[in-house]
Amino acid sequence: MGLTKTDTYSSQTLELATIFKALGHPARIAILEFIAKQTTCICGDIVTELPLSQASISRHLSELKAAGLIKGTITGTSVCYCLNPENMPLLVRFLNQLNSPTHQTCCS
Amino acid sequence: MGLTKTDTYSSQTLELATIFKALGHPARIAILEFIAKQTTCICGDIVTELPLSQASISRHLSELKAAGLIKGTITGTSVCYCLNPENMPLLVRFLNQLNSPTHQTCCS
DNA sequence: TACATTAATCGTAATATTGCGATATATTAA
DNA sequence: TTAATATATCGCAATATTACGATTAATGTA
Repeated sequence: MGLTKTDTYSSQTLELATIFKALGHPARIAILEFIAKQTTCICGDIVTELPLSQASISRHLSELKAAGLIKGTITGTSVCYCLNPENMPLLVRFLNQLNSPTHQTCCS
Repeated sequence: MGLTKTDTYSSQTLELATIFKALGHPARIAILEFIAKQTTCICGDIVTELPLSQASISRHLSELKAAGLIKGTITGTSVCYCLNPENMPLLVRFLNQLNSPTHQTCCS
């Protein structure tokens, strides 16, 4: 089918999956790394940085924004994108839970 | 196209994207949460826990394994899956980088 | 050996994602 | 107003993902 049964998981599970999914593409990782290097950021700068068209990058940016990973405001002719650290603690908490020493790793 | 230009990104970027992609599905998040609750785990247990067929869960498990998020060994008739914490620090480090206070969030 | 049990794999159908050219939209400058 | 610049969106084609029933493979048990 290719359609995820989205109504049978907890909202927390769905939120985590949505954010991780947004992180699950090298272009979007590269975009985030690029923004993190800057103080501010404009879409056009990234176009020259990545091997993608302006249309594709705009698409990736909007996905990152929908996932709450970046924020953006329109300033004149260009758009300024910044990191949105709001959801990071949620992700880190989940990962730390997977890394907890209370879980025995019985397999080798 | 739908095909990612995989040869133009750094190996670090590709690795991060691969692991995050594996985390980008609610069924796989739920599987990881379930395994984290247990000391050990067998595929059959998860089948009764999730709204998916045995075939689908087996597929998700193999994806998690391919991404290095779980380990598994065959023990008799069943397979024992455990968390593999090996790659967690890489992910946490990346997320912390996005959460760094040195980056000014100029947008509201 | 034959049977039951359990997980992996195959084949297929449906949906999602990705990428790009073309176009639309919006703002600034002349 | 017109032209230039910059980003978003549309429409399409190609590939990827997801899910499941059916089958296969492997082990343990009667």
